[in-house]
Amino acid sequence: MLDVAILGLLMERDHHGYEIRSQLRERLGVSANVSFGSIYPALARLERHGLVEAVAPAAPRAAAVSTGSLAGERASLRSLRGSAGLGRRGRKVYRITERGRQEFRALLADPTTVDDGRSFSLRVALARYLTPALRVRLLERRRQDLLERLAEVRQGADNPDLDAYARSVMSHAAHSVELDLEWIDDLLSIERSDSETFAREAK
Amino acid sequence: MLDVAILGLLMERDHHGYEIRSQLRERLGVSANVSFGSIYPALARLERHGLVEAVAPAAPRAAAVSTGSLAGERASLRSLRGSAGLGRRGRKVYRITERGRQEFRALLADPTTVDDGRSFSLRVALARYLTPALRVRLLERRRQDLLERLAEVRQGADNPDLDAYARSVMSHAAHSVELDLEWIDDLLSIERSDSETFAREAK
DNA sequence: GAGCATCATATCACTTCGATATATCGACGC
DNA sequence: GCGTCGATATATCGAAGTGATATGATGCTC
Repeated sequence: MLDVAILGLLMERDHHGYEIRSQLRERLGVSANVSFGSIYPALARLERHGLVEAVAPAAPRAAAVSTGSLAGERASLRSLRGSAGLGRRGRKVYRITERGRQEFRALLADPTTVDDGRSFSLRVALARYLTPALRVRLLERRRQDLLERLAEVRQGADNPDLDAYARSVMSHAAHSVELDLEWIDDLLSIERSDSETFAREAK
Repeated sequence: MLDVAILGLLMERDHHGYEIRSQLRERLGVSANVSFGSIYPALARLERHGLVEAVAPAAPRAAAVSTGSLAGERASLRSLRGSAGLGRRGRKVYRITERGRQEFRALLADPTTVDDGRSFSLRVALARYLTPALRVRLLERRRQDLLERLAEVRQGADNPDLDAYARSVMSHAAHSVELDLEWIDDLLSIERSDSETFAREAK
């Protein structure tokens, strides 16, 4: 799942590891701070698989140069520091490759992985990269899962074996799932009205 | 966190690994199915540290016997099968030790660990093992964390850089956090009215 | 009594986490 | 100019969790 998140961020623009961490929260709504101990190995893995590649440290233009020599790197760093104000020493900026784009769309659309709350939210945050049909499938699948979960927690909320605290947890879980369901239904109705609009305009 | 959950279940009664998995969902409201690949190693760890101990396979009474010999185990199993209808072969039933109880309360009350949603819910589900003062501290701490998170996601929901899907995720996250906050405020007001009742009665 | 779902433990490779180490840069005081 | 503090940035380690898979017993049904 982290792979999808990172690739998703790189679809928009290049990033370095440290930045990815903050972007996960700010742009993709990931609630927990993902540790560097997962981000850096993930980037290394993605690079190994040819899905991302390191680029000359930052700077939108003026880049190019440097085929890897230490002197070259240093030079470009110095020039960066002089110019745009960016270019902290250690930065390793990554760019997504064409294969990375393909793999990203495949992972995002993959119907075999079962979503928990985090991965579902992530997918919705990246839903613009899905076709309308895939979006609807994603939403309806999650809807089904949540309906099952709702039955479970409602049962727990009424279970007299549990003490008041445990029942409160269950009952709050139920309300929380209900809220999720309302959200999904909203999203679904938007998808549907969009496709209607499209159908009407197509006439 | 898993340790606390397992110990919490064992506070009530003895369990075996397979059962713990279902109880986590049913009694403690853990939403994801915790894998056996974490439960069994966790039990082994807890046993190694002397916090739990294996008991003669199940059966409320008739137990005792068996100091570990293979023949003894088999015999007690056969008798179990004949009697209560319980006693599947492989079952390893664990009981919490006195040290385990102490450690459980210490872990549950530990103020240094920062709660995410899962561990917070877990703690609330086990809150009857906390003192009223510790319960209030737990709730207020979480409340603070959520207020900060709320500010963050509200900002994300208004961020025009994000597309409609990402903003929708942020906005739903905000509603979700608001619901959590209402829940916590409910729990806090219950704690307070309980302590008032207590104070009034004490007069 | 044969077949099948469920119960139950165990282990594997791979990921992720949390802590820690290391180094640079910018700002601030003095 | 000089130290130092906080934010930026990468890297690595051990411990823990995941998902898949293997293995086998037990009970249910036909």
